[in-house]
Amino acid sequence: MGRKRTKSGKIRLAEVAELAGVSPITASRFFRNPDALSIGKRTRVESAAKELGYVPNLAARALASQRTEVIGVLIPSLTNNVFSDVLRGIYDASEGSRYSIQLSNTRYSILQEEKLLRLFLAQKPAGLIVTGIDQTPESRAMLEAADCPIVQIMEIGPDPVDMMIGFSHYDAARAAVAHLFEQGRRKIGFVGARMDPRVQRRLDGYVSAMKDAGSFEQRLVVTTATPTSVTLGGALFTDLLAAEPNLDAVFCANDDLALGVLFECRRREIAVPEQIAIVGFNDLEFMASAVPTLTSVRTNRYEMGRTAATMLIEAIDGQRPERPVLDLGFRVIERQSSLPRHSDSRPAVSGAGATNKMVALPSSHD
Amino acid sequence: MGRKRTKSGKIRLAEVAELAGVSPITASRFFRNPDALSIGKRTRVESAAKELGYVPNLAARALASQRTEVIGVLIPSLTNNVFSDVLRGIYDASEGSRYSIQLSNTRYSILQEEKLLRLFLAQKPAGLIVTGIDQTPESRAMLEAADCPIVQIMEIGPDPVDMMIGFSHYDAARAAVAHLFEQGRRKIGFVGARMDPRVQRRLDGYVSAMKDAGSFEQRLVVTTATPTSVTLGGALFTDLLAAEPNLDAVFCANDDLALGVLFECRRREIAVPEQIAIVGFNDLEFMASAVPTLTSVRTNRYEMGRTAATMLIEAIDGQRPERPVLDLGFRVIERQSSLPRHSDSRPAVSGAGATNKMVALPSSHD
DNA sequence: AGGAACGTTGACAGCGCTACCAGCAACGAC
DNA sequence: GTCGTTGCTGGTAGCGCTGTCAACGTTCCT
Repeated sequence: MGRKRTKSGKIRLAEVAELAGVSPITASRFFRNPDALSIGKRTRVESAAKELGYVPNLAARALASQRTEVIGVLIPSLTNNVFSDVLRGIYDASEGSRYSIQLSNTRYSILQEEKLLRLFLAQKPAGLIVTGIDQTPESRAMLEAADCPIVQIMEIGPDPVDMMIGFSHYDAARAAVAHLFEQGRRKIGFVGARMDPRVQRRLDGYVSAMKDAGSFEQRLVVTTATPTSVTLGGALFTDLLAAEPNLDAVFCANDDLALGVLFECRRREIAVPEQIAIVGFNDLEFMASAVPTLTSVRTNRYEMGRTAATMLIEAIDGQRPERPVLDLGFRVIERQSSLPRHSDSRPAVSGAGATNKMVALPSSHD
Repeated sequence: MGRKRTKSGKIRLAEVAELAGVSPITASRFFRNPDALSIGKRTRVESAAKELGYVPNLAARALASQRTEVIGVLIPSLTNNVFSDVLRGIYDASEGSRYSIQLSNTRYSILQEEKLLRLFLAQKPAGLIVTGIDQTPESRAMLEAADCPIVQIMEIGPDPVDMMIGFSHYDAARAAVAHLFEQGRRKIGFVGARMDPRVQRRLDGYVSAMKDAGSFEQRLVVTTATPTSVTLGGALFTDLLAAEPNLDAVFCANDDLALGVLFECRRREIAVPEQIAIVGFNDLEFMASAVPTLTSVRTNRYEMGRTAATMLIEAIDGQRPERPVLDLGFRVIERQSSLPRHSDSRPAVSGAGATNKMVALPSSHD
């Protein structure tokens, strides 16, 4: 008898089939489309597989079927908190599905992205998640020629390759600035680091809102190509203050910078929000805990990752979403750091659960 | 003539071989061991591959060679900043090598880890990186039976499966507490969230140091199973203060908690470090920027990931490291938050670059 | 009753690559 | 001159699985 084993001692489909008393192809079908089997064979194969501890050989499956069960994910950075939230959503959604995630880091380079894309596509992924809408023309062409579903994440724009999920960074920045105007601020500075396309669009939104109000001045903008950090927030704010001593608010391109600005204010004994208001971007967890609590623009990062992966998997399985472009919007979470300067002298230092007034907005209008 | 193409239009090795005027097997060798070819054929194959834009089919390669070029990585969390640094190191080291990273999240469950391990091993990874030393007996057995190099990361302990790189959380915690004692603190509390094995060992280190000094009291320890956050730091500190109003220092199991404690102190108008000293763990970037700057235990997370992946790849390629167990140590970075209480009334509020006195220690002594 | 339609099963032939071994030329040692 | 040795190359035979198609038994329709 002695059923043959592969050299490495692994259980193959043939062994399972033999134990179940069916042909290998029937056993194969059990794993791909159990409903096609009669109940009897289905249970026989199932128990045989369990008994032998069978695990399919993915390489053989990929080779024979000419497709993989891999979802490629291209993100610009592993450091940035923002992407770790998105990734968590993607991994959570992929769990339980039969797809596995293959992650690659473009390091904010669209040329690197192009190279990775070429590599990915050669392996015929089941689907692809790419960051943003600023691909090289070559990348764009490859994406359009790819015969798998694709989701662009992090922002929305015209002309999606396939599916798209994100929000308008431009509108979000405009809303943040509008909020500061509502609170009576006029000299509103912008600090930004690592000017990737999304940060650039936030800056564009800021500039447009400031110009609308006739308040734009070039010296109110301080940016750098350096990667973001809390410390950098303090440094950029220092520069900003030097350029414009009468500053009454700062809109930070992200929350790390905002925290850095807050600490720098404390160092300089600048009262927040009495003298200067601070608004961040992303609404990381610590913003609600800081003293004073920090206003920020909440973005649905986890949700974005999770939904992107879910949509992608459904599309792979043939269920294309009714709406291929999804605007997840944003919310300006108003906290103490942007209270009006004429409010009662010092902001109430209540517990961490300080009431958050929220302003919810969808970011697109199509 | 017309060389056949695979259905999907992809270039196969056979096409490259034909164009180069060699047999497929020679072309194959070019990609695996170029030195075995004569110069002439080598350059011919090389240019043919480039001309056709050949990309190898990894599934076919894996099936034929019975091994993959995948490094499996098992980590407990994607949320935790600590792991994103480690991951970054791993990805950086893998870049440029021919290995790709397959990441899975155990969610702090060793049962989940066991399940994922089974899945990974069935695909014959080239190598494996696993977190910590607390595997289930089944996991342990699988790891020992695996015929690929394995690196355990994040901590060191006796009896490595194969290679190991990390540091002693126990010793690091003891050093942090010792530092506080040196600064004249006695009522030192401990706050910890998500008591994973490594946080538990930090607690053990704290307890032992406190007992050595005859200062241990159960009510000085406040922990919870909830995932960590800045807000939670404030809440746990509140509980700790209720249990021990005469507290003069807090050792936080991580920096998020420490930041939360700092904010809570500010809310309660408790002077740091005059009334209460704060020490965190990990030395995240913001610690040096906070006001006052926050003392923390620096751990070499990026380095750990990078070295783990480098060691693993070398081991896969047959170059086992001379020292399979590497202690990366830690450093207590002394900052304002743990200055002696009797120092000049308020800590100097200098710039972000405040001088950091460092105390470096290896964590093991074998 | 005969035939179409359906559901279920199996045989065959690869998917693209590499392990293994054999073959061949060039070279030096005896 | 013969023999081994080395360096390079090619042929053969799969790796474990699935796509395709044919075959079978059963049910339903006319």
